[in-house]
Amino acid sequence: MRMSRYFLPILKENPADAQIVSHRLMLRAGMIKQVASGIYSWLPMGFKVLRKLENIVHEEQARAGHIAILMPTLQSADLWRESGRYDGYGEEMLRMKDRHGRDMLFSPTAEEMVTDIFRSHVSSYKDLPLTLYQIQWKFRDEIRPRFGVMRGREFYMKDGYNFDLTKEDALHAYNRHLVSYLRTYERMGLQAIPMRADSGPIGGDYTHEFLVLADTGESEVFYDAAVTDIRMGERDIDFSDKAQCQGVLEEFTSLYARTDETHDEALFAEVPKDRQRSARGIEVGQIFYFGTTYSDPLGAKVMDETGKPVPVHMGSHGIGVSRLLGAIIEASHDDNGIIWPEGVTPFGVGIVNLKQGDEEADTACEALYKSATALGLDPIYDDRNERAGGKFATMDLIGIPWRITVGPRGLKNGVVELTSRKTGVSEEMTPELALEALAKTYASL
RNA sequence: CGGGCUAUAGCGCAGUCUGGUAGCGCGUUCGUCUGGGGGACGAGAGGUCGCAGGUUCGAACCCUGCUAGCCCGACCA
Repeated sequence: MRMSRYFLPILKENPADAQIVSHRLMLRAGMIKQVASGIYSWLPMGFKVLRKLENIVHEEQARAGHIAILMPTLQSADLWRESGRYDGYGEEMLRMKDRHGRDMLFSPTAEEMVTDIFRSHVSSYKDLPLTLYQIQWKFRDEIRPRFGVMRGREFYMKDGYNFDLTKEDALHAYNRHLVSYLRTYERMGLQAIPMRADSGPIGGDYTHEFLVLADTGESEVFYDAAVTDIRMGERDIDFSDKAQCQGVLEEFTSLYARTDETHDEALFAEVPKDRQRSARGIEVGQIFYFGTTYSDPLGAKVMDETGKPVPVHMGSHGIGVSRLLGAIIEASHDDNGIIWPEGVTPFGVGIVNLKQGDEEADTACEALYKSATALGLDPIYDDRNERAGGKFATMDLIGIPWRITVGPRGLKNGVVELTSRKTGVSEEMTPELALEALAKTYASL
């Protein structure tokens, strides 16, 4: 992408309404525009990152054997009356009537709808296990939205639902989700710690929240410092292997890690003193097992081996995809702007032409841009007639992890400069070597 | 919903107390110079002062009502 042809409305000054760094940087980097309280338009670069996150979620869900569907945002109230939640959900649910006066709502979650799909089409234990998920816009009419996309009213969320014959199978689905979520967050360059959580209005016996540690987090968390050393890394996972998935769960959840909702001072005291930590965290996902809470009232049953209808065991599992943008920026930025992890960056490399109009520099940049594009590096080329300082500031603000700087001075010696956004370290090398190094870096993700 | 605050050019703000031709910085357009960390100079464009009503010869400014947004709290992916 040539910056001169892109739509990137960056701001030099801080918007007055943005209180926290991720919100401020998303506005300054021209990623979002507020439409109403807690509701945002996604401008090209914000939308691009959102799509990247979404793709990672889809890939990891597919790997775990989960199947994507798409359900409507506007739903009839009927199903919600059947489950008993229409009256129970309260003011957070945005309600409306259609032209015939029928009660409608903007879906805040989709247990009812997915259970209805299930009961309409599945009737045998032979069709289990089944996990259906979607990535779709949700709406919760929060009393007080804040922090930009971190706490919007409209938000983009992956919500998945497992259907299993037995509690044991459903708990395997729970573990499978935990493993796939850990992989998902790591690919996004995030450390999200599974913490025992409160099951809240959805109910259920088993639930973990995934928290990214950040000073601006909404939840207070308590944990054993040793949990932050655990990584999924490169290990091979067989998602159908119950023992392996259970093993990962135990590995990641046996150390103390809880949010304030479930914090237990007595248990926390057993953690070695020098490893006791309290901090703040941003919740970026949650998994639940809730058994037959919805299958019972909605009549979602299958025939078991004996021909007897039994309600299915279910769980639901969410990742706040739009919120993740905020979480990633909270976890990865400096005074100059965003620092995108390579797995989610909107562009792989920024090319800065220091002297637009200089024949040699222009030619070198064009060639670099062409090669980088051919290598799949998805470059953004700052070809505007700006001064060097402005171009550097822009690249830093929008957080591209690598920058290739091209100027007449270096070109005299046949070199360009490759700079890491994260470390600020620069190295001079030929354009070919710079591209080779970047291709290698991105191939290893 | 309770408490606090704001609304003036695309963004950030002054002007309101004390009514009298709507300003500044950034951005933006054109030109010249400049060219390795948001450069300089010159010339422009751009505003129903959130909305409605009232007071007044005259309202961004005073009065009343409304709307929207922000912060703290209860609530939440």
